[in-house]
Amino acid sequence: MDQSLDTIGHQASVVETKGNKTARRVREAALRLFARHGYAAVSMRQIAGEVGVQPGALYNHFPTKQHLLKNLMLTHMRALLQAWQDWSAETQKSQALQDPLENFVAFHIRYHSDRADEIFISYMELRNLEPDNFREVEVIRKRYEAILTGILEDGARQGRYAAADPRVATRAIIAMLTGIPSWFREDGLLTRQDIETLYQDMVRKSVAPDPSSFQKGAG
Amino acid sequence: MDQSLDTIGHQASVVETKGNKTARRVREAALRLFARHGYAAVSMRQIAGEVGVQPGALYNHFPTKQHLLKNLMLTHMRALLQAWQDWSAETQKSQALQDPLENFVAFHIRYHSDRADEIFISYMELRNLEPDNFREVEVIRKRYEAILTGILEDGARQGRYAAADPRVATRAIIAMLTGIPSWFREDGLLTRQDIETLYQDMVRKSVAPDPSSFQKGAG
DNA sequence: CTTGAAAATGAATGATCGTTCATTTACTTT
DNA sequence: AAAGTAAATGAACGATCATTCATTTTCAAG
Repeated sequence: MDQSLDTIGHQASVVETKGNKTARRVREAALRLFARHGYAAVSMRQIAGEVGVQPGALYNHFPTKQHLLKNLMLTHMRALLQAWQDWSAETQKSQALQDPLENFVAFHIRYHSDRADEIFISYMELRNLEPDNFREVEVIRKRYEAILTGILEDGARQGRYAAADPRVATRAIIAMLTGIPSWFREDGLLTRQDIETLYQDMVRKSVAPDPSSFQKGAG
Repeated sequence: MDQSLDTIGHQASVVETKGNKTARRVREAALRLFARHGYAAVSMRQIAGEVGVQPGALYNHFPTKQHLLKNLMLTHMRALLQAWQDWSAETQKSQALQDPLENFVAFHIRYHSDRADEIFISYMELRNLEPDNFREVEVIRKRYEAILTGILEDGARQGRYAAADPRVATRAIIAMLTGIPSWFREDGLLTRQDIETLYQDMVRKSVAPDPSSFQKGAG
């Protein structure tokens, strides 16, 4: 079932064959162009032009333009989930020490800091996915959001956080974080570390127990 | 200079002429279609079909598709700024009593609550604006953001808030709020009032003075 | 009712779209 | 080196795109 994500290349090899190299370059060009101009505004001819091949050559690697978009989005979302698994496993030892929410924010920001195009596409081009593909991506996206919701719910039980509605808070936080790459510039005044600290503070405080409502209890 | 925003109709009348009516219906159809499928994915034929006229008829009201997009975005952004002026004037009497930040959040959410398509387009279709049009819209967008930044800066001076970086906080907050219409459903579990309260809480707390960092001072 | 302008039609323009395919080229395997 | 397969070419397909325009229809003002 997973092969719908794959390219058409049938060769399983460790080295990068000519075809695999082109497929990779097509993905890179499409990613950049889709992020910059939007899926519908980019033609297969533009992508081919960036790669330096004729338009027909693209179809040796991706059956349709829609497959190409789906490939980019699914690859990103799956890699994102996997990266969280790895990050979680790595930080598990010290997790008792670090705040889980700040940990999540740090992961999200760092992972996306050099993947601006990927995150941009994955949230902006959802409406250009055909229904079946949309559902497929949406499943993974919700799985990622569920991680954050779980952190908020766990924290609520422990009294660390007090998000009145963890699922709304999840959306609010992810929207905050997702917007970062749209304005962050590497050569700006703020470093990545600055951003990370600023957002950790804002996120943590946004779901902090409200000092003015102690009478409500921790729910 | 402003007339670039106008339709082509030359008739200045109080009643809605036939032409004005069509122009309005074109704007409504384009707004809905652009929001749903994206500017580049929507054809003038689709818009004409929604309105119930032939494609050529659209050009009696808007010189190009690009003008139509620019018209929708500029109209929304200008109306947004004007609505804030009005809201500010109205709430000025009680403004000393209400928290300015919560006031802004309430305004933003309420104004956009039945304008999901407008806000969606104004933030998603920026990249489909030709450079000159982009700059024109961007000016107004920054003016709106400056309102929130000003509120945060004033609040910081008074010790009410402590946004470490008001401009970053502005982007974070607007990103949070802008994301609401993408998931809010009128028939869901949460009412508009629920959303308003939830977001007021999160926003206010996100820039609240940090109890654990009193030694830093208010900056 | 007449008149003139605004609006809509219906057909056409050239351009560009995603995709196909027979053929040629490049590369891997024997 | 020969054979076989993967990849790329170059040209073409029909469809659709935004836009134009001569003509007809609709409408408001005199």
